[in-house]
Parts: sequence; C-alpha cells; structure tokens
Amino acid sequence: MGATKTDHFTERQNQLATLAKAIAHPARIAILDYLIKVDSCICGDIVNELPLAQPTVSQHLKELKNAGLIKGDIEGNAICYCIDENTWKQFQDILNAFFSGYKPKAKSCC
Amino acid sequence: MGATKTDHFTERQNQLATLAKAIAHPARIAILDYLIKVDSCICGDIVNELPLAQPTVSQHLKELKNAGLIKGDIEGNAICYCIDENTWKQFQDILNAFFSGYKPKAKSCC
DNA sequence: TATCTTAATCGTAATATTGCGATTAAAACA
DNA sequence: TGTTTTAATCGCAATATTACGATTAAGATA
Repeated sequence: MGATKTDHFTERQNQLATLAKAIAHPARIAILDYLIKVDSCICGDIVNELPLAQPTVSQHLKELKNAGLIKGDIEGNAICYCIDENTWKQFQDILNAFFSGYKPKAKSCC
Repeated sequence: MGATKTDHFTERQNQLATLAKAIAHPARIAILDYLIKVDSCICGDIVNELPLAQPTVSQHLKELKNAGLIKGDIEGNAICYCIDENTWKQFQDILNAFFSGYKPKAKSCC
C-alpha cells in the first residue's frame, strides 16, 4: 500500500487534487511568483533565484509543465519559460468553483 | 536529502504550499465535497462514503483539521465534523490573490 | 572540429505520504 | 460492571516526493 486509490474517486476530484499537488511545494510557488514578476519569460535565471540545485529546479519545472501551468520555448540553447495563460485561468476557475461551493448554514453543529 | 527546504522560502510561499497540500488528495477533496453537500455536519458517515478504511479516513480528517479547513465537535461518543468557515474563506482569499496576481503581457516569448 | 553553455535526464539517498490491520480510549448502553 | 459503538492512534509496508551529483544532449561559439 501507499499508492493513492485514484480510480475510486471522481475525475473532478482527481483533477482538483492533481492541480493542488502541482502548487503544493514552496519551490514551485516561488517559480510561479518569479514568472509572474518578470512579465516576459526567463530561462535559467530561475535556478539563480532559487536556493536549489539545477537538477532540482529542472524537476520542479517539469512538474509545473506536466500540470500545464507553464510552458517552455527553446531560444538558442536556452529555454524560455512562462505561465500558460489558458491553463492558469482554467485552474483558477476550478479552484474558485470548489471554494465557492461552500455556503455556511446557520444550523451547523460546530 | 528528500526533505523540503522550507526555511529558504518566504512564509507566504510556504503557507500557500501547505494549504495546497491539504487539498492535494482526492480523498480529502471527497471529504470536503461531502461536508459541503450535507450542510449540517456528519461524523462517521464519511467513512461509509469513502472507499477507504476507517484509520485512513481518520488520518485524512486529521490533516484537514491541522490545515484548519475543518473542525470537529464531540457529540456523545461520535464526532461531528464540519467546514471551518473562517479558514475556508481565508484559504479562498489567499489562493485567489495568488492566481489574480498573474496578468498576461503581450510581449511574452511563448 | 573542439569547447563552452544551457538544461534535461539518470541514478540514488533521504524523507514523506498513503493505506490499513490491530489496538486503544471514551462515551453509550445494557 | 460488561458490552457495544465510535473514532483516534500505533506500527508497519508500499509507494511517492524531494534533492542533488554525475552525466548527457543540443545548440552556440571559438
């Protein structure tokens, strides 16, 4: 045991969990913060910004790319990363729908 | 190695990552879905709802409680769980601020 | 071509998470 | 008091994540 029982939950629940997992690490938040700050996209500067080794940053970038939150363009022998506008908005909507779904009722016991 | 380098990131980055981690599992999404659906709070029914054993559900409930997303009240020999309204809204605001922080610029390279 | 730069990938160690059977603790009930 | 019910906790196994040194691949440059 130890593996998440993905197939017992709905597709929406799994998607939401996967999206949350993509930003569930301070390094990945830091990467996204940086990409938001430097409007145009930057490549290996991210490595200099973060307190992590190059392979570690590369791994986090891969996860963000897999989640669809960022995308990378080859530019010479460097890679230029930036936020993927479409997925970003989609992610925002999904999370917003989830949190907006809760309307506090008066008769709750706690 | 293997432990997250928490102290190298800002408090905000760590908080955001921790909050995301709390909902980064389909079982925990399912628990929250259920608590949202049954407006008043329910105790061990959650175990019947989920495809997981009682100790596993208990562990997920503990994580949600640690994150502050839910709270539990003792009611006889049962425990009554429900969404914590305040933290829920706070979480919603923090995530919303993060996602709203990104404004796509035209001159991006990718 | 040989060298440099940039970033991905491989391999591995350390640590964290997930899941559950068994046990425990506490209140309800007989 | 003894039993039942409810949910937490313990202990362990399986798996996933995080981190990084070493290597690799690909384009730039000399």
